[in-house]
Amino acid sequence: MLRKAIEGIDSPLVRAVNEVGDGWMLLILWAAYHNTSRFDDFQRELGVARNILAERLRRLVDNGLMEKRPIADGARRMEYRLTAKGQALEETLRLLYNWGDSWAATAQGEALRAAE
Amino acid sequence: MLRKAIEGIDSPLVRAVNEVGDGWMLLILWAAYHNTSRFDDFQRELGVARNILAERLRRLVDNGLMEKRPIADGARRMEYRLTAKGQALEETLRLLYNWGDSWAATAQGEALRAAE
DNA sequence: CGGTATCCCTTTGGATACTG
DNA sequence: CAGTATCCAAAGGGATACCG
Repeated sequence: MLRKAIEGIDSPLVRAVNEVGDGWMLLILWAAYHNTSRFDDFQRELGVARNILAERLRRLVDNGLMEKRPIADGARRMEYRLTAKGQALEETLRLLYNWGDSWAATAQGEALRAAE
Repeated sequence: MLRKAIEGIDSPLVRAVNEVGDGWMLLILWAAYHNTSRFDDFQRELGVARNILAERLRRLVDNGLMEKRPIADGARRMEYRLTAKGQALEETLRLLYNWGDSWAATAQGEALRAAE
């Protein structure tokens, strides 16, 4: 996305976008806020390819936004839960969601804007 | 970024990230909030390749976050100004910035988190 | 259920040189 | 000053098949 040049820029904004600035990650977090926690549930809800989902979940876990653990002690089934860090982003994503809702374009939205 | 599968998902979150979910665009907006408005000023401040900058500015203009116009009537020099839509995102970006500052990782930040 | 491995192909990034 | 054009390498996307 921003390969090399941007690596020299240490802005909190860049760090943030490097951790969550991807449509799939946002959708995963959004689903998690609504209590989705299992791999296959994410997969079905989002319709994302399994390798992509796996990679995004791994990044979210690696970056500390989610954690992965057995659904119960000793269980083999896994679940993904938000950490405090992941939860801390909820308000921001809600604002972004609202901005997208108010301003970012569907075809209709564009028509409305153009009509202003 | 999210090619085809995600195109079928019409979430405001996805629309938002498609319009601004890129490190360069965020940095451009951030600079604009701080009164940068000229092509070469953005270029020097960010150290971004000219073609990349041009493409990002075009997308921001196309999506209605910024507008491009002569610095004065009839002038040939151009400037980029935030529109209401672009300004509407400032609070969100400030939150994202703060989140990045508090949670997203420099090497030091990771060490801090790990020490919790 | 929860992934990993593989394949292929498109897209993108960035450098650089050029233009009015 | 404000871009455009060109080039190349690299990364990323998605489908699918496979595994314990």
